[in-house]
Amino acid sequence: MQRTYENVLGLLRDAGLRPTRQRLALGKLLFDGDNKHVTAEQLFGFAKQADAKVSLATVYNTLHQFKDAGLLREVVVEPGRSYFDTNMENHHHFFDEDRGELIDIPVELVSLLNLPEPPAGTTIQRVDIVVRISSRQGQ
Amino acid sequence: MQRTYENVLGLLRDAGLRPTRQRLALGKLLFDGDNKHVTAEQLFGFAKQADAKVSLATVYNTLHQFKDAGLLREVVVEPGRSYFDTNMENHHHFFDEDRGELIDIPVELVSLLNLPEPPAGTTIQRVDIVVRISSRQGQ
DNA sequence: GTGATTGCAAATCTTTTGCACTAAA
DNA sequence: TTTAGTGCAAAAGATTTGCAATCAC
Repeated sequence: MQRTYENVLGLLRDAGLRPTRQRLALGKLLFDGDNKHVTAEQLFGFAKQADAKVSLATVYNTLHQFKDAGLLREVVVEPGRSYFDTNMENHHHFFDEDRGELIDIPVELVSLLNLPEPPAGTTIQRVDIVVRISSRQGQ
Repeated sequence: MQRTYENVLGLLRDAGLRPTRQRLALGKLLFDGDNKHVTAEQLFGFAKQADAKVSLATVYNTLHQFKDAGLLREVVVEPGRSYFDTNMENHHHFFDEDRGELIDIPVELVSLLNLPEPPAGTTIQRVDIVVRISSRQGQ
């Protein structure tokens, strides 16, 4: 089920991305076998902790290259910040509004029926379900 | 069903917002009886067309005051831009990725079953379903 | 070598804020 | 009057871009 290349090198090669030092470092942080949701700023922080020398601009560029190559998916739940999700399977999310944290919901745990037809001339690209949760009471 | 105050003045008064010239102008543009989805920049443009003298900062501030007062709801579907929705009923959205346009989906047209339990200590605030559509082929 | 990639700083875009001015009650 | 609201310009925060230096092949 889960994407587990034994090495990031092969993953980058398969994606047609030149395996540079920076891409390898970021790829190792992202594709370690556990699904992750990171912002650019967070990944930049992780890279620093791991002593990987990568500029913030390169983190942004790399995230988008990974996304375009089909290795990541972008999730927009908050104004002014993007999350990148390493889980490429069809799934949905809880979004914890207090912590700013995403939690995967496997697609099998949700039954979505009876979507209306999309407008003529358009096709459905994706269905995103975001269940907003909070420690606050009520809705 | 639809919120139709005969005048925006009463709507603002009921919301506890002082009916200033700017709020009245923006309120008339927003609450004319048709549901709308606008960005701050768009509303600023409409105000200009209507010869309403309002600054962009005031448009932003007013949108958030209307939101806090329960007159609007914020929808985040694109990185770096917020839409404000005058439809306060429970509903979902198509998002046309080519046009950057939202289309309401009445909640009755969707059956969502079997959501998983939210994590302990949290409650569900809202469930947002965004059906991303495009004139491009496939998904 | 040669073209792709990176880093930095500057630019961009959306949104927020500080503060003197104006207007509603 | 008194206090809330506004406008402007500046600041902030996330993201993108131009370009010379560097790296992968």
